[in-house]
Amino acid sequence: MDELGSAAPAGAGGVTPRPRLEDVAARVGLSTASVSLVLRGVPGPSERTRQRVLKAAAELGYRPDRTASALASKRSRLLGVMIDVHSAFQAELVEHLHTAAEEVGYDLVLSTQTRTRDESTAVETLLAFRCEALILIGPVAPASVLADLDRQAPVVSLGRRITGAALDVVRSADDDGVGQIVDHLVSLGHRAIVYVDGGKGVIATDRRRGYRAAMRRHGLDGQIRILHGDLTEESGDKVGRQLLDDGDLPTAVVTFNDRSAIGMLTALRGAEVDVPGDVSVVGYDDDTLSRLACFDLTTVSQEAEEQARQAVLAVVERLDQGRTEPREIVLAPSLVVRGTTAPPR
Amino acid sequence: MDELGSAAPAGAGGVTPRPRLEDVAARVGLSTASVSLVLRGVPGPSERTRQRVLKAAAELGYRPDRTASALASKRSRLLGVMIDVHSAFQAELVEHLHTAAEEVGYDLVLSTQTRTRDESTAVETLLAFRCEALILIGPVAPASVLADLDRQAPVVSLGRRITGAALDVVRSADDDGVGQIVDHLVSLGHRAIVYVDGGKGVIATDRRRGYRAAMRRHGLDGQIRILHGDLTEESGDKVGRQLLDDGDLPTAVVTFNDRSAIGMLTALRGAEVDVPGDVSVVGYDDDTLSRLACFDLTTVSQEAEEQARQAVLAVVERLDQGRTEPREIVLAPSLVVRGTTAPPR
DNA sequence: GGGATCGCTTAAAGCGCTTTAAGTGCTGGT
DNA sequence: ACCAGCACTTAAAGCGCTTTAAGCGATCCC
Repeated sequence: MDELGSAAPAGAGGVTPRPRLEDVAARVGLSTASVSLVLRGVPGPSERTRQRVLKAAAELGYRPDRTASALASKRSRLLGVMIDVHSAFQAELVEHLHTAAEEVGYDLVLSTQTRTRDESTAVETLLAFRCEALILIGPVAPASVLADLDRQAPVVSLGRRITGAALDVVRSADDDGVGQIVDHLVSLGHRAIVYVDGGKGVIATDRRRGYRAAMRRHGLDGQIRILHGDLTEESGDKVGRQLLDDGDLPTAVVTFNDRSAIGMLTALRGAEVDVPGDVSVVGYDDDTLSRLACFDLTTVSQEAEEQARQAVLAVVERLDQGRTEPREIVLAPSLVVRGTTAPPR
Repeated sequence: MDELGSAAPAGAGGVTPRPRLEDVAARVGLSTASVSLVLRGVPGPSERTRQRVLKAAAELGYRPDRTASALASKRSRLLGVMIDVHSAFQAELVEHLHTAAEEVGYDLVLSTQTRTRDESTAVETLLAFRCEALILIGPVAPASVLADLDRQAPVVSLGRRITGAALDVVRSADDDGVGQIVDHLVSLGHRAIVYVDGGKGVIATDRRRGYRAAMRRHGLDGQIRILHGDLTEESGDKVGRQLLDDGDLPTAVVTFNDRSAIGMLTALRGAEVDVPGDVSVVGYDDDTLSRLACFDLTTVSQEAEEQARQAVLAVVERLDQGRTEPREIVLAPSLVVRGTTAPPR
């Protein structure tokens, strides 16, 4: 941190007034206009001026006031990101969004949705900050609401497919991801491959469809078997016990996500079933969890970094390059083979 | 979302200009000053005026521009929060900070520190937003740097003890937490209680000290045994294997955190050791992980909600009530008994 | 009736910055 | 000499809001 040269009273009580543009202007005997130009890197000022201004600004420890410059320029260079703070995957996305945004000169404002703070509240907050665009991670609002929002600021839906509304979407091909899993299992020799479903969301629908399509592609129509489940460990565990009780174990189980897969793993191993010896288990998301040595789960990665990069790119195209027609960017997920898959006995 | 009555061209290209204070003032034939007063709930305007303004504002879908009001009032009502986006515990804290801040009329700006974005960059960003105070979660900067920072805006260190610098600290009594664990184990009949360390951070030091003190308190000085470890599952696993190899199993293992405990659990169970039958295992943090059915780990909760509440309270005391002398608030953690502890055989 | 008082409303001056049109002082061409 | 053109620099007008001092009737009291 800089040592400030000012004589203002420091400490908890006294407020050290921040240097303003005017202060650095006074120090070099120029107008605030010139200083502003220099500091923003706008061409015009002479080299000599430039140097002096930069020096003075550094000496004073000047840092521009974003609120003032946003007000004046009518550009906040702020991207609003709505995130569910509980999801490890979303946290990872945010990190990549940060770096991607920084590269193109934008900053992020995060708004979290929690139990007490729903999606629309989160979005309101973002708009009040004058965000120029919104990146919504897995929004649940209906397409029409999102389309309305898009009227106020460009919206990109990250991770969720949106049908029938003209807005940007960046997502991963969930059906393809599950397809890759099935391909992998089939190539290992599996035929009895069960799928544990993830509810009725858009994403769950895509993954389920991917499973069905892949099974058919391999001529395993007769083996298609979908069990009801949701996003939690409990559900995986429950479905696992059910399979055990029925005494009707498949040779491989594919679950909606890693959490469900871990529940399944617990249930099977708890019943002395060898994974992957007796049964192979595959998850989805490449969660931090799945990487743990005690699980070492075969899964599918959603390429968080690339998704983030594309989302920021989409925003920049609309904000800075004037694109108006919506785009949908679908990335290919990639299989991560770990220790829970093996040829059937 | 509201339907706006404006005829501005909507859609991706056209910008719908937001209604301003002036617009709602014009609609009711009043000055912007009156409207501002009403909207901020300042006493003065008559009831009739109040009603009319509120109605007009609602009809126009007016929402104040935070940047403008921050600039004018010189109060942003923004609290800067620095967070490591990867930590589940920190994410939980943020959620509680959000609700606590909202109750006292503040909003949060989050700045994440990541591999590519260090603590000081994160803090710079927060200051540029004109945050009135900073809540730093587990800051690593030296006390002197934090003290300097405190000169620009009140700083609260959340979770980390700070010695020798005059700033607010809100944290949990880590030594006491580990003490409670040892008490619990001793009351179950354990004597051979091993502690797996968590490195050389401030927090690790406190927990280690808590272990030592508690063992001594129970007259188990001779049983004190501290194994080297860190914050990861891998380390727990490694130390676990080591214990197994040495053939020198204690009846109970206490680890620095839940992650390490889970590694330990994996190692022990992988070697057919019954937990809690043969060995009891206890973690620390009450992570989401520890609650999973497959672990069901006995651990210690850090009372995230209360910590958040106290941090916001501390900030408000300084910002709105003029407190200047620093305070340290130490909360008592609480033991969460689950399924990995039992009397020794 | 006149001044003090009260209740409500508002004009106007910023907040710290950006931006545009209008300077300023040069050089160089004629 | 004179003007055009150039390279910089700056005065001044906001951005959308807050805030203070002043304004303005109406009421009250002596």
